[in-house]
Amino acid sequence: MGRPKAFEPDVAIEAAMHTFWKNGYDGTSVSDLVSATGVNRASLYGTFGDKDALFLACLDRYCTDNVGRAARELEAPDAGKAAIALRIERFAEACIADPDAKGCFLVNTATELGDRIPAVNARVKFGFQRIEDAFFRALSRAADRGEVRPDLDLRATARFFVACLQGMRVVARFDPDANAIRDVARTAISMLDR
Amino acid sequence: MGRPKAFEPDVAIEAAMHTFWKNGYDGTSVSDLVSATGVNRASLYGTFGDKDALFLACLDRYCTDNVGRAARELEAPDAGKAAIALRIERFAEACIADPDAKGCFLVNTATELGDRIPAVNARVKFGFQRIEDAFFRALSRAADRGEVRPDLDLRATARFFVACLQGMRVVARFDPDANAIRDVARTAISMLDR
DNA sequence: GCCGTGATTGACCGAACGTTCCAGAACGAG
DNA sequence: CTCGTTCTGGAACGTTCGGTCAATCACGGC
Repeated sequence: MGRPKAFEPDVAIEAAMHTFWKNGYDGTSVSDLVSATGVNRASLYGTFGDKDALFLACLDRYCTDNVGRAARELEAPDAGKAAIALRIERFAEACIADPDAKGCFLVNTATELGDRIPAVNARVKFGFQRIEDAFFRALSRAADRGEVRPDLDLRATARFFVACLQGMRVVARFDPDANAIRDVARTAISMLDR
Repeated sequence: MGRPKAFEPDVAIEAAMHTFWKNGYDGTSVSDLVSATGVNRASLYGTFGDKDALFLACLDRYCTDNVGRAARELEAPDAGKAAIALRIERFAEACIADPDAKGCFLVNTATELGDRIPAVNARVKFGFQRIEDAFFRALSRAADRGEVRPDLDLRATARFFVACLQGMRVVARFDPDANAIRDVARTAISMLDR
């Protein structure tokens, strides 16, 4: 009972996420969030708690959506070398296609906040670990099938790929040159050849 | 004539730079800068202009010092494959050794501000371009000497190395695990083998 | 139709922000 | 010593920040 909400919390989180994603934590004021979501200040506080809590909810949404989709791709039962290459290429194209050049929400958050807010740091770590593990599994499958050099250090390579994606997102954030990003992607993928 | 400054502007910039570097642009208040530099508010404004101008001065300092040192290493007349590997290893160790886990000032700035402040974006671009070109020159020398595969795309590889360094700095910013960073460095260097 | 419950609204709070101002202090020139 | 100039210290400026409040409104249960 009681008056029903005039907005969909899921939709509001989505809008808030894109605002935080583009402008960062400190760069986004509560007033910005009110404009972006169309939800009144007090309603925002009543539904999500304070600014920190809303930010965490946005991080969670990003992890389940964007990070989750990437991880699931790499965790498909038949995902091997080709899936890894495809994932990196898709990532590059996503970087290029974003008109706002937002980069990666997790990367932006990690570099802006460091470990200033422990709960934030934990989620960032978790998100990247998820991707690293997904790469590791796909690499293991590729190794089992003999698609890569037998002496390849799988864990190191998984970490390497995660770092490459992060680097690509950084580049995408300040330099809109599509060739630069594709160069990085292509070179990273070539790591698996021969 | 007139009363002499009670502080050394260079020293103040150095202190301000480390504060911006660790806490970001929005995360650093003018009061923080007053504490960090030991210079009074009005003197800070009188000497450097406003907060933006001081931030730009800090970026310039970072480019001439940190970025410049790295670029000069790669631009030494005899710098080839070994110099590239050494540079990446040194970079990794620098990431690991920083107790504040500040990451890279340029990376932090790029991801925090995007192109919110055009003059900032220009400096970030310039700094990364400087490193990319230095890598390119060293790669060219390595190619001339036959130290790398003849079919290597030198420009793409230079961009790739820059992205790897950026990725390492991101990792270093949220995860203090030295092995993860060394894994990335080692794998990136292996790109030049065979 | 009335009541309890919970959402909405816009005004409002103290604190912190970047910036400015002014009185006083420390120098060189005359 | 006195004057002009520049730097220093701290109070103060208006604005914006994150967060709260009481009044109002919309619904289900009785």
